[in-house]
Amino acid sequence: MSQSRAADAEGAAKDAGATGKTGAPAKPRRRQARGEARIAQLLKAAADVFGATGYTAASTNAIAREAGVSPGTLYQFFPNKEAIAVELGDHLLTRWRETYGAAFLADHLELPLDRMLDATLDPLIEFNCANPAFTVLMHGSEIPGMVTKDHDAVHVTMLGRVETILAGYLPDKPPAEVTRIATMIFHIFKSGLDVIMAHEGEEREAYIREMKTVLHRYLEPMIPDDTAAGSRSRHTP
Amino acid sequence: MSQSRAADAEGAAKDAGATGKTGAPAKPRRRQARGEARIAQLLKAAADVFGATGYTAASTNAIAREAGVSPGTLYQFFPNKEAIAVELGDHLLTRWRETYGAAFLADHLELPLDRMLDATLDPLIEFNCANPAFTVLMHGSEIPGMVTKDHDAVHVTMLGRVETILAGYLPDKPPAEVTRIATMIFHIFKSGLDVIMAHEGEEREAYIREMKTVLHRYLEPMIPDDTAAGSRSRHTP
Amino acid sequence: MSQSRAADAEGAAKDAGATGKTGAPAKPRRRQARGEARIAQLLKAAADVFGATGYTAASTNAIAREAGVSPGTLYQFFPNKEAIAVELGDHLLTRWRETYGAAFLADHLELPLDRMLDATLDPLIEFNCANPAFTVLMHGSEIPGMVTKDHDAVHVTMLGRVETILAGYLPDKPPAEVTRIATMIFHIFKSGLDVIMAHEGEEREAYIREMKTVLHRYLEPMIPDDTAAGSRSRHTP
Amino acid sequence: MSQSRAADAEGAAKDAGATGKTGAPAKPRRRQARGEARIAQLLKAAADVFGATGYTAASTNAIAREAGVSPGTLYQFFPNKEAIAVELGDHLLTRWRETYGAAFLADHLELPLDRMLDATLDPLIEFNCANPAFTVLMHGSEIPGMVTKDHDAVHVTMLGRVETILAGYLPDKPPAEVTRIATMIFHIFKSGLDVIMAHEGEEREAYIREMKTVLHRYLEPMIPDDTAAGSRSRHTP
DNA sequence: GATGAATGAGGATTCATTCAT
DNA sequence: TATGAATGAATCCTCATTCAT
Repeated sequence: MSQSRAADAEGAAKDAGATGKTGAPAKPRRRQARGEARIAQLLKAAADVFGATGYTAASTNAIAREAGVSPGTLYQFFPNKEAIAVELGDHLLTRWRETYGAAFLADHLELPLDRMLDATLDPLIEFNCANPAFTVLMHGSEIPGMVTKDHDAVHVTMLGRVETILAGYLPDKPPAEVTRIATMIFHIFKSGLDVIMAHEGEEREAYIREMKTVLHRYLEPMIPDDTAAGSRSRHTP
Repeated sequence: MSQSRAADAEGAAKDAGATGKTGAPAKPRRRQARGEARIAQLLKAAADVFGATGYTAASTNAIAREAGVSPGTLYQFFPNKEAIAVELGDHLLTRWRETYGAAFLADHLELPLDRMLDATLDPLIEFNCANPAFTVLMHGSEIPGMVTKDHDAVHVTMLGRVETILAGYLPDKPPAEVTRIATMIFHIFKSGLDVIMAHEGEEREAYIREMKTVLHRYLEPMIPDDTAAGSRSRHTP
Repeated sequence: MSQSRAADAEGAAKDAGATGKTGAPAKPRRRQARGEARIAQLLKAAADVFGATGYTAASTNAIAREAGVSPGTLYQFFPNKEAIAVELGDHLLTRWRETYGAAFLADHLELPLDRMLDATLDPLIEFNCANPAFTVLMHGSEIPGMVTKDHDAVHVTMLGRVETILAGYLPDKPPAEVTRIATMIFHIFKSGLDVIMAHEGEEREAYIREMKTVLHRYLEPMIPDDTAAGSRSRHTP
Repeated sequence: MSQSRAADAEGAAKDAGATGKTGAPAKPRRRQARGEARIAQLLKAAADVFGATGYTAASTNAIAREAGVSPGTLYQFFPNKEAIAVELGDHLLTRWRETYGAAFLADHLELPLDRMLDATLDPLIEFNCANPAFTVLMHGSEIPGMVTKDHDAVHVTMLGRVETILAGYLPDKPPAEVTRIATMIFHIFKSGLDVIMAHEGEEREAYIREMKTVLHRYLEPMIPDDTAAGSRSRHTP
């Protein structure tokens, strides 16, 4: 944040210029084919480096090196380090939607809670294990009291997703409370994910079950009886 | 702890020895007094800087500056940056025990679950709000998949505490499972704490209640009926 | 050598490959040109600083300053201080071989001892006077009892050279003894060089003669009579 | 040299003041008994540290720590780091004279060359092995072209000693030449000593013999026949 | 677009030396 | 005297970012 100065403005200006004709909003800069490839290459490298070392410890030079390009090239596509994280977040989010998300929202609302948790969490866990950078980006900058940062599209989006799903299950809760519950769930999920990813094999599975139990027991008493009657079966013997 | 201030410890021991025989009070360790004050001052500064920026982004120079001393002075008392974190962890842990911990463990085992959660969490939350550095130190080095680091006396200690308390409530669970549950609880607490500290006033209170609800609902079904009969009353209406 | 400029080497290889097919001359590696020049510049600066102050007292910042570049630039080409010494050693060794070394070994074996000493030592002394850093690098890290260090390619190479030549003159000595004699000679040479370089003009010449006398008298009695019959003429009247 | 500033002047002034009454030259400051003990303690520590790490790498704090005193105490007796080396040099030189030197000069002049070398070198080598700091101090500051430094009382004294002995063996050489030969011998001895101290057991003995051979062969042809008739016997078979 | 050289402030740490007690 | 706290410049090295080609 403090470290990106004028370049940001420039980058923004460039975008504005490129998209100015259509009047469409800024995000997807028009880039030539070669540019797209480079960007993919760089985002892949960034994912590896962020995933391996975290955001702060990742150096832009390391990302460029991992991508096999020069630092200058990296900065031709990203105005600064944070922009890489932002774009990587977008990219992973898109990949996530493409991979599992098509029927994500719609279907789950009809499931009983325990099935919904399985249906929601399993692919998400899988995705995070396959893309540790996603986990990294879901966590804000980790400084307590400063939970959200600029590159938290991932954070914001995922939280919104949780909230949306949740709203379907808790139709009679006031929105503020739904938000609060969603926030809790999302944080429980994130930290649970850390534990899960820190283990392997059967231990990992056990922690996955444990996290589902936590969430199930937390949510179940809030859900009106008619909404998914069978949900109580598994986790509350 | 073991690596920091070995010289000081020696010096202290010598002083103690010298004054022990005569029973004379503080005088001859007056030398130490300034040092002791500096250490307190440095730890205070470190707490501020760690709390404000996190461990990694905190620079030793910034800590020294915050303490109003030169970098060299800092290194007269701490061999390196991590030692500062370790010592600060020890210090906060001690302060924590002194402030709330005297009757911490013993009393709580007899409480019903909801009272125990109040008795346990409220002071801990209060302490963390007053000492954000404690929160920072409770979190490991934040890189997912590398949950524990060296300066995690705080992490280790707190986790152990949770486990101990938990064992009292879950006498019939196998140890491995107790560990797993304790791990989950501790992580839920940490991430809940982040949310709590990111809010203020009534919102903060609401999140505190929410976190307690999560934990209560998670734990309650595991506790044998005879242990804390009334515990079900509050959070599961 | 192995640790420095790996990236550069890669880059060079890529360039070479790119231009190799077409047979086109230098153009596409123009990028490298600046870098190559900087490296030469930095090595020159390092030679000056090492030569003036010795390895330990030489600071990387001083070398960068002497080269007229920023510290960062230096570290773009060398991973650390020692690598500078290693590379400088390689460089000087190469220069030495290119300048005097072509016929170095082959020819000398046929010379009588005194001529061989002249032929061997004179250019070496000259080279050292012109490149004091070479002298610095020939000396290990100077702490007695720890004669060899890592950047001692120069040390090792020169000692090997002495040993090889010597073996030709002492065909009937066991290898271990040849090694020992070579070690003695090399150390005598190094310390003689210090004396020589500490003097100038006629005094310097006198010390050069003196060192040759020492070595001649030391070696001559060991050489079989048939090997260099006339060798006794000069220094042992 | 460059690092000691005003303190030197102060120290000098203090000395002058202390000895001003008697008008005697400066060196031996009047020190109380306790002071003498401290100085001995500090010099012992300095010898250990210099011997272990060399002059440059030795830190005054390390010396103080090794002596079990505070840095401030060290600076109460020595104005700066170099003064420690100077005083340690004096001290070792004195110890050397006391141990082996009583009859050092006088007796040796009558010996044949090879016996003289044994008589001279053996104790010196022994002393150096027992006091590596002596070796360290005998070497100047190691930067070629700057052979002598300030703390080289040891260097100067030992060189003078060599020269004196040598003069007895080479009565018909002009003084300048004797000086030159002495310089060569001393440097050969110093570098030979490094090799010797870098080895152990039989290898060390072999190097000792080798060094004596070098010196013997160097000197023997210069000595008038009547001076030490039997000297040729051993090393020139 | 791509390159890689260049920057320079900043990071952790050390050390000779001084000063208040 | 002795202490040990205090200093601050200097050390090696890193990194986000810029610039000339």
